[in-house]
Order: sequence, then structure tokens, then C-alpha cells
Amino acid sequence: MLWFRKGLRVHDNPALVKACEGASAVQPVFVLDPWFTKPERVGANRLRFLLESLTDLDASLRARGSSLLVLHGDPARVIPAALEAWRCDRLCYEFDTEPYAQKRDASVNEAARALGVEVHAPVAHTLWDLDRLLAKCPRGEPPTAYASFLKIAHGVGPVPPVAPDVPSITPLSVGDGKDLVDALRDVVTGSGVPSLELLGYESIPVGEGFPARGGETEGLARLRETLARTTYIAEFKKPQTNPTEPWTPVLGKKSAKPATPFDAAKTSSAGAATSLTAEAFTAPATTALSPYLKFGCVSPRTFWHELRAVLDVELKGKHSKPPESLEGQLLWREFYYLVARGTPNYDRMAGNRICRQIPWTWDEERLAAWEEARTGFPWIDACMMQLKREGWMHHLARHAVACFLTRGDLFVHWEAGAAVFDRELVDADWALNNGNWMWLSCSCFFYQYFRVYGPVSFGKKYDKEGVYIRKYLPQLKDMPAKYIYEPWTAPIEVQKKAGCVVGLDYPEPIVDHAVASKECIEKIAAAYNAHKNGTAGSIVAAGKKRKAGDGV
DNA sequence: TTAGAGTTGATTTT
DNA sequence: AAAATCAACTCTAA
Repeated sequence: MLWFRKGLRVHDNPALVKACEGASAVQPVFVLDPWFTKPERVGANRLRFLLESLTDLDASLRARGSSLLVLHGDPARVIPAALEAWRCDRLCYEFDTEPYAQKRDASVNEAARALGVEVHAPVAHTLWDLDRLLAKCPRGEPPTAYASFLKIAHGVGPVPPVAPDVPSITPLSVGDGKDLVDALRDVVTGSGVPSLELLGYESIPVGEGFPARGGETEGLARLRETLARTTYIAEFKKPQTNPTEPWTPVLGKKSAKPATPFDAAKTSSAGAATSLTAEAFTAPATTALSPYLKFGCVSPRTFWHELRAVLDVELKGKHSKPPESLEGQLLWREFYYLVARGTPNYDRMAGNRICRQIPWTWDEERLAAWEEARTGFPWIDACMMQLKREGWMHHLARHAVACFLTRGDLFVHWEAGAAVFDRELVDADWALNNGNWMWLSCSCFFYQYFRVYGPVSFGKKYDKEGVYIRKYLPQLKDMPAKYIYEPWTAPIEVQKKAGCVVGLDYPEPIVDHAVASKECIEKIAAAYNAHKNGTAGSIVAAGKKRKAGDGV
């Protein structure tokens, strides 16, 4: 049995290779757990992306003589049942380091052992085997600084090569265990990949959801389109990308040459149905490859090796460098995965060794206003509307809203914000999401809490006219640019003329940013001081006391 | 112990 | 557009 969870691909799939090795037949399986397929746990955009990825995976397996069987239920129950029904002797899946997955897999492994089934779980979701990296960390504790991580990563050797392609997969002969497997299919959704609607979700209005389709085919095409944009890659610096930039068509190197009037005339006279532009993908300022990495539609190692070829061979080393560059971003992903792997209670403040203890609130009203895009700050609310509608927002938009919720203005617990992102984002990834929330709330990794993103100034820097705000908050579409970032300062006659009176058509600002941010800075300074005193105390009391605090 | 660096601040000055 | 200033954080290496 080949059990797909993440790693929804046929390229660079060592579990697939292992499953086929000398096997008389292989059955690929995905288990949809009803516990997760609920709007309160997984937003419609991410679930749709998953279903699209499964459909694409099924097609790729069919092209190899096999197909994907989608079962329903708790994997810890379903997988052992199917192993027994099919009298499998081998179970292969991609290793997953998340605590939830570790617990699930431990339970499945135990059941497999009882059935005499051998289990293989090769690493392919990260560039390196995280446990090999962890073994290089002093005391097994990963560094919380990127530069230190780079040293450890470079010390473990080059990124392993990708797994070979598998041209054909022998299917299971129908018969044995069919009844039991039929029982594990959902009676409502039947066989195959169910639709969003069958899983009890409302349809996503056309043109409203995440702007790209899920799946390995789409992911690899987008990866290669991105890698063909050599100038873009050479100059890529993540902090300098624009969070308000809309998704626009992008063209790779092959089609980068501007069409001559002659070419254009030729195309139109020939009556070609599609132009290069129409075939091109749309993309934001960043690559938007994160959802494909999250689900493993695109292998990080394939990404790495193909990127390296462009950087080393084509660009000959003339390109931006980590941490800001594109390969730097793959290394950031690895960094967070490693810290997550080596940190107990990584997704919580309590008992988390690396997380600053800060007296955040769980203010329900503030959290709801933030989550429902009614803070009264158009820049913040537009970002949150984009999140809700598309399941995506630009990296710096995420910074802006995360800072606003936590250390910048509302002083609400980062765990509350992380839960919203974890539900809504198409690319929500446990290690990256929690790590980034700790970063933005100055709980770990980043400590300059006096550098606060302005809920007015930050967006304005990129989009003076407020085009982005007008798109996601149509009630403000006629507000003059002068007031679009702070409509409460517009004279009442201007508000009336724009058809948007603050307090009626759009909320009053939830806080006075100047006052709120100052208070937040003071509270964090106090928490940092308490930490410093605590640390000083344990140093005086020698290393023993510090050890006692570990693993709480 | 201390200097220097740290992917992504805002505002004013040059 | 780039640099200085604001106030001043932590981590790492020397």
C-alpha cells in the first residue's frame, strides 16, 4: 500500500519507488478524515486545493496503470483495516514530522507491525532529513537564528538527489477485501475524489477563490514558469516584493520577447484562439508556490535542484543571496521545520522553550473584529478580506495583520491569530505558521518590538491610491485617495459624497494606533525585562535551575 | 564582556 | 532615492 498524505505527487516520490520495488501489486490510497473536512477546521479554499490535487494525482496514477482510492474515516482505523483486507505486506508513506502526524503514524505503525506489515517512511517533504540536522545541533536544540541554521545545514552535506520516476504501477486485482474497502468509502461521496459541495461546503463563487488550481501538474508548470523568469529570479528579494500587487499574467523566458506588430498581426489573422498572454499563469509579486510545497504537489528537492541549475549554470552566480533570495526562502522553510521538529510545544506559548512569555489577552471582541475584517483600518481589513475570500495574502500583508493583532495594536494572543491562518490559508503549514506568528509577535526569532508596522502607513507606501483597498472593501471604492487609509479623518461631507459614512457604512477604528502601539511596546518591554531577570536569576543559581525549566 | 548583525518600521533629512 | 534618526531588542562570535 502506498499511503498519500502530503507528498501529493508522482515525481520525486521515494515512497512510491519503495512501494513498487519488487511488488506484485500496489494500491495507492488517500484517507479523507471527516474530523478535518469541516469549514471550522479547514477553509473552503484549502479543501478545494486539496481535492484538485487529489484529482490530478489520480490522473497521474491512471497514466501509470493505477489509480487513487479515496477512503473516508480516521486513518488510524482505516489504514490498518485496508492493510488487512488486501493482505498487504508493505506500507509506504512519506515521513511527516508534525506532532499530529507523528502520533497518527505511530498508531498506524503499531497496527501494521501486529499484522506483520513492514513500514517504509522515507524523507521527501524537506530538503534534508531533519533528524540528521537535529543531531548536529548543540544539545539537540535547533538554533533560532537563520545564520546559525545555515551553518548546520551546510555541515550536513548537499541536498539529496531526487527519487527516480516510476513509469508504471501494477494495480491490485479486484476481489480480495473489496467489501471491506467499499465499507470504508463514504456512502454519500462514493468512490473517487468528492466535490466540495458533497463534503458539506458552500460553493466558492466564480472568480472569488484562490486564483490557481491545485495539483502536481499545475504546480510543476508554475515552478518551471517561475524558473524561466531568470531576471526575476536573479533579482528576487522577498522583503522588497509588493503586498498590494495584484495577480497578473507572467511569462517565462521563452515568451518574454515582446511580440512585434508583425507577430501580432500574424497571430490575429491566423485566427489563433489563444495568445501567449491568455495561456500564461497569473501570479502575485511572490511565486505563490507555497500551497504546492505545503501539500507536496511540488517536491522541495526538485525545486532546489532546478533552481540551483538556473542560479549556477544560467546566472553563473550573479543573483541575490540568502536570506532574501529565492533559495533563501526554501532555506527559511527548512529552518522553521527544523525548529519545529526540535521544540516541544512549538505551537503554544506555555511550555515552549523558545517562546517569550508575554501576557497576551484573548479579547473576543478584538479578535472577532480582526478576523471579520472590521477593525476600521482599511489596509488591515482589506488584507483580512483577501484572506477570507481567496485563502491567500502576500507575505507582507500577513506581517501587517499579524503585527496589528498581537504586538502592534490589539495585544491579542498570537495563538488566536495562528488558528485563523491555519484554517483559512491555502498554504497553511504547521511549522511555518506557528514560527511566523512567534516571529511577528516578537515571541521568538525577532525581538525589535519597537519596530511596529503602521496600519495606515505600511500599505500606503506601496499603493498610494488604495487600489487594493477598493478591490476588497467596495464600500470604500469612492473614498478619495487622501482619506482611503484613514476614512475617519475625512470631513463628513466627503464621507457622504463617497457613500461611506464612518460608523454607519464602515467601522470606526478599533484603537488609536499611536496610543495602542505605545502601550503594546511598554507591555512587551515589561515582559522582556521579567524574562531577563528570570534568566539572570537562573544563571546565578547555575545551569541546574535552567534545566529544570526545560520540557515543561 | 562587548561589538556587530539581524530577510521585510516610520519619519525626517540629505 | 538613500541615509540618518528614533529607541534600543537579542543572538552570536570573538
